[in-house]
Amino acid sequence: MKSEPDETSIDDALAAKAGSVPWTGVRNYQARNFMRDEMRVGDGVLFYHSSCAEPGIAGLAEVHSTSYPDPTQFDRKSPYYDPKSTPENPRWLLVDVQAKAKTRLVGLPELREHPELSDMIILRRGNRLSITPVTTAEWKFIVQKLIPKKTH
DNA sequence: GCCAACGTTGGC
DNA sequence: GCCAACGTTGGC
Repeated sequence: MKSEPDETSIDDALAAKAGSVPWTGVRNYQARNFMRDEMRVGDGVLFYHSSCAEPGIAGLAEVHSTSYPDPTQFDRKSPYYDPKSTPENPRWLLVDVQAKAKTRLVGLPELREHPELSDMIILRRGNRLSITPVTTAEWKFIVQKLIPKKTH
């Protein structure tokens, strides 16, 4: 799951008082559908920093709720406001995400070095999806091989 | 700041 | 339903 660290970094997510952060602002149907249809409470999440000096995996997290309407879509003052959405028929959903650990930064160039990860959606040319599924093999490779144990 | 890639919008 | 125009994302 991509997050802009200027908005919500892994440190911000770890410090969240509620113990989790609502993943607000997803305005893409495919990404929404992943949250709605594919995610289960307890699923592992790679916390990815995007649109920043060093894009890459910055931490580990877990899905902490099922999907529910993103309140920012109803907030006229929010940059995520969607006038076409109504509480009766909400367009946009989110899940709560519980940060588990900050890891060393595994940058994009490094991710691209590993043939084991070459099919990752996030590494595909022109990929803009902010939420993408990770296979079990990719997850294991990243968590077991790339991230030192003591960091998580 | 540039720009490739891609999603959305809206006229027809 | 097509597709040009436009807007956004995100790495560089």
